[in-house]
Amino acid sequence: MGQVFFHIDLDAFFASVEILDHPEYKDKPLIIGTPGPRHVASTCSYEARKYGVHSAMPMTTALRLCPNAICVKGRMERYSEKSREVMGIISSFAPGFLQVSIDEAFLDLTGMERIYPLPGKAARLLKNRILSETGLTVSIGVASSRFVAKLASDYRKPDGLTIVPRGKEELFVDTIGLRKLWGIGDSMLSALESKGIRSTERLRMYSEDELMKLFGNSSGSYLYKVARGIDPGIYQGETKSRSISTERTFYPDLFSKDAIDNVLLEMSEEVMFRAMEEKKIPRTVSIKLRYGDFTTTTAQTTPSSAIYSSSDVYRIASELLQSRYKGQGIRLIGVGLQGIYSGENVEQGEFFREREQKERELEKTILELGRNGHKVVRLRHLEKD
DNA sequence: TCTGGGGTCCTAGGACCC
DNA sequence: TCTGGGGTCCTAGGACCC
Repeated sequence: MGQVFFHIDLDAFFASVEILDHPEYKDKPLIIGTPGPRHVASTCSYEARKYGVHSAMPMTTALRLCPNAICVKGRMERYSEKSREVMGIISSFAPGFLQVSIDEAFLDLTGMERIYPLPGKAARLLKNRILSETGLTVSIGVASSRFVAKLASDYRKPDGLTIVPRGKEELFVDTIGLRKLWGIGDSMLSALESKGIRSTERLRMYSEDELMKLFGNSSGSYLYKVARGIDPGIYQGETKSRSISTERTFYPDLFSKDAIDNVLLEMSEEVMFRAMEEKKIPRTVSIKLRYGDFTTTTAQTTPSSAIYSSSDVYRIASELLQSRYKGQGIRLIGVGLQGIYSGENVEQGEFFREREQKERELEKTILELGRNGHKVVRLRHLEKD
């Protein structure tokens, strides 16, 4: 029979939850976001979209387009709660549940013909169940791969259902066009355009080798596949690396050394607290600086000794900042942790001291070993050559 | 239009190793 | 003696997604 995937996408999720909780917002242009410079719209209702407002649009622009919009600050906890309700329903509907963000998930209905002989009917059933139990509408895409199902759920929104029949994947990709393919943003679009490629049909005239030469191995092979409606395998593998980060934009720019220092400390504590909650230890600390002119720079370091506390993070972040900052106005500061690994049984302060002590001893041992090890390595080298 | 915040993945160059 | 190739780790920057 072949594979069958659903992609389920909540419609204007944050805005829909607000309308659910505040019926007076219904049929009004609603924007989730704070008015003012250096803020952007996080989501908006379909009413607001009629004015040209969309996610990530600067709030000043959004309010110029739609001055009567109601603006509300996002309530992430509430959205997470609602998301859990919906995901619970989806995950119990069929196997192969894969949540990819707060408002999106996949289901794998492969081999479920006995229970759901018609995927379209099953999708309608799921939509109805979600609506009656949570009051929210979703759009569903049904296709032979996750990639095409994802494109399909976006084809008709809100409250949509799009089924791409097996064998029509390429045709479907042509009808939605290059612009809306997942993984092709503005930058890739203009790179393609500079080679005279403005459509998926045109893109298909290139061999995989040619595309790899033009755009690099990874992008080339990606383009080759998506142009044919072949799943490039975005959602297959488990993610290997993880990171925890936070950033803050200031208005006006920050100049005061003290203010910058305070923010850095606060953010160091925040990210390390989050890591500790998950019983995780980072190997790398990074900072990000965006200056008044929007130029952005990052710096990171992976110290040889382990990072166990927020004061470790703060100290390293400060050093990184010193190495970069020359007194310019600062628009944004970010602090991140990378190379996170599981620190089994990580509890609190006492533990850290113990670990640090052990770490020092280990380091000493390695240094001592290193003296002998040096000879060993050289000998081996000589043997080989 | 004056550009958030939280992520993942890729590239390219250098260090270092075998 | 001045020359290879593969692998991995690290850093900085950038594309992309929701």
